[in-house]
Order: sequence, then structure tokens, then C-alpha cells
Amino acid sequence: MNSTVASMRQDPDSTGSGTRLPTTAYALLGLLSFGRELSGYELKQFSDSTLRFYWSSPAMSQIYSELGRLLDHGLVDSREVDGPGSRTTTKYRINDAGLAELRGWLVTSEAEFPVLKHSVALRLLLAHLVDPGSVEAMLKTYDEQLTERRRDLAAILDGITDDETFRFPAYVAQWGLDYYAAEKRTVRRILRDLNE
Amino acid sequence: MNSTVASMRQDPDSTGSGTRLPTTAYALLGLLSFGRELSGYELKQFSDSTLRFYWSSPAMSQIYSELGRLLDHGLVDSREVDGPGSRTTTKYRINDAGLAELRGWLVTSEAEFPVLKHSVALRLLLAHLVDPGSVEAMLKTYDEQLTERRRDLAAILDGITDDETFRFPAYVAQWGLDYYAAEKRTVRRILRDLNE
DNA sequence: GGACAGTATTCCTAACTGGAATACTTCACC
DNA sequence: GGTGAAGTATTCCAGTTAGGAATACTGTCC
Repeated sequence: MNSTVASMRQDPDSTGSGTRLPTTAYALLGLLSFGRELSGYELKQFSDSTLRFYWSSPAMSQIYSELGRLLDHGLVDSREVDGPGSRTTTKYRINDAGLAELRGWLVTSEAEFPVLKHSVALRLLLAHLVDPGSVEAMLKTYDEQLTERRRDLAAILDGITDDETFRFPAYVAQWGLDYYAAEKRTVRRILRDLNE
Repeated sequence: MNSTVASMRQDPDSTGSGTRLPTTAYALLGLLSFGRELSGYELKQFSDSTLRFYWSSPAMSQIYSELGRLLDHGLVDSREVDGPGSRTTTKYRINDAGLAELRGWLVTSEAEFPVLKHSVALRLLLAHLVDPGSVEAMLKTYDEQLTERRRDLAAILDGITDDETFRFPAYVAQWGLDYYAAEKRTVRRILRDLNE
């Protein structure tokens, strides 16, 4: 049997479109907008299997602090759920105010140009400082990591194609696969060039 | 006439490969490894024209604080240079310890898998919450931004090709151009798909 | 029954961003 | 010959984000 102590700390300052939240808060709200009720831990897992591919997957600590903030702003509802043993877990669900806030953010704010933190490219830039062999090794390792990533993402895409609910997530996943394919082509071209 | 008050605060803790620095510190050290003596402000400009395309260009405030740290660790030398009027500017140059530290980092640490903060993809994921028109508008805007970026980067590449000093930076710039081209293809494919 | 993986959460430090504030110089334009 | 805008140079602060460590309870496997 589950307890049903609903909690929803209200912050009068945030009715409607008051303070703008950090992007991570909107990203988490976005994950919750697919309808499921999740714990912080589950949200981290969900985020590792989706956000990771085109947005940094937030640290655990940040997921919990963002959930607290969303709660303070009345954008999610929380509920204590009895788990196995004497254990209780806090689960979170987006509410109408949260959906409205998320929609408001999507239409009123501009998308920034993507930021890439590409340490392989950074190291290639400095390749004049190291021996050619280690640059080649790094690029080969990256090529292998791309293969893995691609496999992971292909598996996820496989699980959501033909499901109309995940039409847009499927576009995004396909985008990711295209990106990995382009990276692979570039890495291989550079490896060829280096051996001339 | 320029003053030549050399300063090099020594930190005994950091002789050789003691504490590991944040990646941004190595990125800046990397920019300085091309040999020029730069002020914080110039380093920001240099970084905006290079790092920006595959690594986030650090904020001004961070450039200055990293320079302070590099100085503390004895990896760069600084010099007060008389500017126009009664003005003096602090200029920084990498030294032998800095080059050694940078080489050490390149060979001993692993390159992490690139992290992408792609707010366009994030918003596309949530496209079920907004009207189709605004998604299309967002993608078109992104397409235009890609054109601009590509132009900027092509100009930079143009300035460094056929200069053997910048052989590796040229590879990286070409990589960026490939990436932008791949993004353009994907965006256009998605725009086509949306109109079906 | 003890080790280990998984679930769930909190705390702390360091890294990083972005904006504001300051100040001086050069240049354009009226 | 003055005024204002743009460029150079730097510092400070608050808030955001990353990442690791610590804690604790549950289920599983040998």
C-alpha cells in the first residue's frame, strides 16, 4: 500500500512566467512531460539514456537540487511512495503549471547555438607537441568509442520507432546517429591524411 | 619603451606533474603554445576565433583567473608592457615548465568523449508541446546560423592553410566545416520530413 | 552470511558563466 | 574642440553546473 501525502510547496513569486529557470530545469521538466512519475534516481537514468546524446546529462546532485527548485516553484508535484521494506521514495510528476511554464519557455526563448566540448579536437589542435603515434592512437580510440555510442543510440532508437508518442525523440536520435556517422568519416579522413 | 619587470610566482607544490589543472587551463596553455605573448584580452579574442568552434570559449573572468593560476604554478611568465599613454598591460608567455606540463597532460590523460549542449535538439525533442510552425521556424533559424558560422570558420581556415605551423589547427578547422555541413544536411532532412 | 550491485539521497568543493562595474584610449562625427 | 561610441584591459560577484564522496538500505549470488 502506498502513502499519498501530496506535497507542493508554493512560491508566490513564480506564478506564471516570473523568474526564468536554468536550462537544466527545463530539460528535466521536458523529460517529465512525457507523462511518467519518476524518482530522482530514475530521472537520472532516463536522462542518461536521452539527454546524454545531445545535452550533458546532469549530475545526480544537480537533478535533486533542480527537483527541489521545481517543487518550490510549484511546477511538479511530489509524492512519497512506499518501496520495498521500510523504504520510501519520493516520486515527481509534472503538473499543469509545469506544462504551461515549459511551453512558455519553448515559445518565448531563443535556442542558442550548440556548444561543443570536443577534447579530441582540442588535442588534435595541439598535435605539434606530441609524437604522431599517440595522435593516431587517440583518433583510433575515438573511432571505437563512436562505434559504441552509435550502438547504444541505435538500440534506443529501435525501441521508440513506430511509436507516435516518441516521434520527435526519434528525430533527435536519428540526428545523433547522423552526427556520429559524420564524426567517423572525418576521423578516418584525418587518419588517412596523417599517414602521407 | 617597455618595462621588463619579470614576475613568476613560484608554487613549490606544482613542480612537474603535481596537481592536475582544469581543462580550460590546458586549453589556454595550448593557445599560448603557438608562441605569442598575449594579454588576457588578446587571449580572449584568440580563443573566440579558435576554441569557440569545438570547445566553449571561456568567459573573460575565467581567462583572467586561469592566467593567475598558471602564474601561481609557474607555467607562464608575465610582463608589464607600457601601452599608449600612461597605460600598462600584463602580457603572458608560456615557459619551459608550461610546455612540459602541457605535453605531460597530452600524453598521460585520456580524451573524454565530446559533450554537446545542443539546445536545438533539446527543443526538437519537446516539439510535441508547441505548434509545428514554431519548430520549423527554429530549424530555419539554426540553418541560417550554421551558414554564418561556416563562413566565419572558412575565413579562419583560409588564413592558415599552406602554413605548416598551423597544420593541425587546419585539420581541426576542416573538421568543424564538415560538422556544420552534416548539421545542415540533417536540419534540411528533418524540415522535409516535418512537411509530410 | 558476506560481498557486491542496484536504488535513493545529501553534502561539499571546484569549475565555469555571465553580467556589471571601472577606467583609460582611440576614433568618428558634428 | 567636444562629445559620444567603440575598443582595450581588468576585477568582482552571484548563480549555475560538474563530480566525487559519504551514507544507507535492498536484493542477489555463492
